[in-house]
Amino acid sequence: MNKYNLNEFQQQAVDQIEGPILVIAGAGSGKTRVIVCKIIKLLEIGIIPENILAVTFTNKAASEMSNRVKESTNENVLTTTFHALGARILRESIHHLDYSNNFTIYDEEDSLKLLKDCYKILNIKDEKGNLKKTKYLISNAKNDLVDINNIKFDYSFTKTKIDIFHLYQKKLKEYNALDFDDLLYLTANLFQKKEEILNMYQDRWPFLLIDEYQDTNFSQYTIAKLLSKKNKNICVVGDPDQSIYSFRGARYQNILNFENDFSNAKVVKLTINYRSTKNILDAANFLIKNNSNRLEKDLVSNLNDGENIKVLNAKTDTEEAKFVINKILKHKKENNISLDNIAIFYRTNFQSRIFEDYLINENIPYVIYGGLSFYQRKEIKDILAFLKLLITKKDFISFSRTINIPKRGIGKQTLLKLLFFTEKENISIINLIEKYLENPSDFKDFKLSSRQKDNLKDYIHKLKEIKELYNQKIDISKIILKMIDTMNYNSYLKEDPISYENRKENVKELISKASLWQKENEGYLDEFLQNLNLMSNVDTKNEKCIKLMSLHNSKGLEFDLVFMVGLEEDLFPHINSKNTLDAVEEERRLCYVGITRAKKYLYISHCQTRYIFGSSKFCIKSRFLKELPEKFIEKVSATMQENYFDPSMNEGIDNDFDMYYPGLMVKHKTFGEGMVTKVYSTSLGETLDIVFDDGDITRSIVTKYAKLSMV
DNA sequence: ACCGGCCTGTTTTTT
DNA sequence: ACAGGCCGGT
Repeated sequence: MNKYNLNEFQQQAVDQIEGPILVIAGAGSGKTRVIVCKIIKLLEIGIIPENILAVTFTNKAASEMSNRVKESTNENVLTTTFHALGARILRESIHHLDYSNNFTIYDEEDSLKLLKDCYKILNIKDEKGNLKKTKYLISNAKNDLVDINNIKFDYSFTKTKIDIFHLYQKKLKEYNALDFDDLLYLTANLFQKKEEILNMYQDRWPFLLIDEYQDTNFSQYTIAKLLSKKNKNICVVGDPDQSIYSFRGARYQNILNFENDFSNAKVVKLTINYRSTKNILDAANFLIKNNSNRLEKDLVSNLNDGENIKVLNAKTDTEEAKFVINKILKHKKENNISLDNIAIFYRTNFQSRIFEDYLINENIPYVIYGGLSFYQRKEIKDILAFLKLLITKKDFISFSRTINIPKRGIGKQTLLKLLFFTEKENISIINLIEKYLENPSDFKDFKLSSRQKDNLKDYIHKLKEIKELYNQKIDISKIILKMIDTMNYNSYLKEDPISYENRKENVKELISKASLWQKENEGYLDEFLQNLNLMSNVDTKNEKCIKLMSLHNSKGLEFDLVFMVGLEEDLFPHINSKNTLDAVEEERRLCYVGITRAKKYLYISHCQTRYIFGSSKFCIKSRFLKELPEKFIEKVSATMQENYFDPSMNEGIDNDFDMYYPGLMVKHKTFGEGMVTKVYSTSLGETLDIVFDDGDITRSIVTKYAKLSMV
C-alpha cells in the first residue's frame, strides 16, 4: 500500500501516465479515487493544471472531483460535464461556424415551444404526442452527428419531419440559441470541420480523463476521440453494467470498443468492491446475471456479510412511505446514522411527493435531487426569458413568454401572426413591432386595437429602459430588480395568491444567486445564463438532510442506508420500457445501480395499490425483486397486520399474495413470459378466477371482481 | 379576438 | 393532480 491506499490494480491505472488506458471499474471499486489520484499524480510529475481536462457525467460528480483535487494539491483542474465543456468551447470558438458567441441556451421546454412554432409556420398540424417524438428524433439525429443538410429519408425521417428539422435548426440559429444537443453537436462539428481549432484544444488539454464512459453517446465519443487524437493520453473509466442512458443516445459499446479505437490501449479491471457488504453486493450480482447482453465479470466485496436486504410488501403507497419514515427514525436512533447518509431512490420523479409529505410531517430535513429544478420553475423562467431577450431581440420564444407579463391582451392569434411576419420579413420581433407601431397601415390584414397597440408600445419602451442597464453592464441582480419593478412582476405573481409567497422567495433567491455568481465569476449575462441552464441540481445546501432522488441521479453516489421504493411492474421496469429486451435490460442495470449504492442497509419495497393519476391502481411485484435470491432477503412487514392470508391459496403458488383489495386476494405466479393470476374472494371463501395473463389483464379482472364484491 | 372554464391525457429516466 | 387544449361566452 502507498500513500493513497490504492490496491495493485488501482495503482496500475494511476501509474499509466501516457497513452490510452481503459479502466473497467465495477460498482464501488474506487474509480473516482483512481481518477482523482491520477490527476494528483499528473500534477506531481509537473504537468500544469491547465493541461488537464476531466469530464464527468453530472455537475455533482464534477464539483466533488475538483474539490478533492483542490484539497490535496490546491490546484484548480478543469472538471466538467460534456455539455458544459461544449458550452465553454463554443463560447470561445463558435464564430468559426458562423454563429454568434453570446448565444443563449434553450432547455427542453423552450426547445419544444420552438418546435411547436415550426409546426405552425409550416402549417403542419401536430397530432398528439407527435411533438415530443419529433423532438426525440431530432435529438437522436444530433447525438448521432448526422449531417443536417443531408438527412437520409427513412420511415421515421419523413420529408415533413426533415423540413421541420431544417426550420427548427434555422430558427435556433436565428434566435441565437442552442439546444442541449447543439452543445455537443456543434462542438463535434467544429472539431471535424476546423482542424486548426481542434489543434488548439488538443494542445490545451493533452491529458484527458473521462468518467462514466459507458454512458457516452456518439457525439461525446467523437469529441473525446478527436481531442485525444494528437497526444493520445486518454484515460476512460466506466462499467458496462451501469449504462443507463441509452434513451439519450448512450452506447455502452463505446467502452467495449475502446481497445479497437485506441491502439495499444492498456486495460485495467477493478473488481474489488469496497462499498457494500457481501449480501448486498452478491444480490446485485445475481440480479445483473439475468441480462443476456453483458460482459461477465466478478465483483467481490471485501467486507463482511452484513445484514440481509429487507423487503416490504406494502398495502398502499401511504403505508410504504410511513414505513420508510419509521425506519429512517429507527436507524438514526439505533445505528447513529446521520441523515445525509440516507437516501430514498425511486424510478420516476412523481413518486417523491408522498415521501415529502411525511418527511415534512415528521420534521425531517430532506433535499430532492432532480425533479422540477429551481430553474425550471415558472417564475424563474419568466425572469430568465426577459434576460435572454436583452441579449437577443430576435428570440421569439422569450418574447412570447414575456409579452403578457403583465396581461397585455396579446393572445394566441396575435402571437401567431407576429410569428408569421417575423418569418416572412426576416426581422426581429422587436423591430417588427416597432415598424408596425410606426405605420400600422403598412401591414395588411393585421389590425390591432388601440389598447393592444398602447400595450405593445409600453412593453417595447420598458424593455428598452431595461436594456439600457444591460448595455452599461450594470450588475445582473440590479437588472433583475429593475425588471421586476418596471414590469410590475410582483403583482403579476399575486394573481395566484396560493403560490405567491413561495414564488417571491424563489425570485429573491435568484437575485442573490445572481449577485453571488457575479462576485465569484468573470463574465456577464450570457455566461450567467449558461451556468444556470447547465446546472441541473445545485447542491448548495450543506445541512444534514436525507436525500431523495431518481435512480438515474443516484449513479456515482453511496449511502449507508438506502431505500429503493416502488419496485412494481410497469413502474420499475417502467411500462414504456417493456417493449424490447434491451430496454428491460437497461432497467435491470438501473436496478443494479440502485442496489450497489447501499453500503450497509438496503430496504426494497413494493405496494399492492398505488395512487397514480389521481386514482388508486393495482400493482404487481417487480420481476427484479423476484430475481433476488431468497437467501439475501428478509421479508418485513410495515405493521403487525391482520392475517389476510388464506391457507387454501397455497396450492401450487408461492407463499405470499401480491395484491390486496377489500374482500379479494390476488396471487401471481410467473409462468414463462407471462403469469398465472388467481383471484380469491375472502368474503365468499372461494376462488373466483384463474387466468393466464401478461400482467396487464390482471387489473381489469381484479377491478371487475372488486366491483362485484362491493355490490 | 380574448378570456375563462371545463375536459382530457398525461409522467420514465437527464444535460 | 395538473397542465394544456378546446369551446363558448363576452
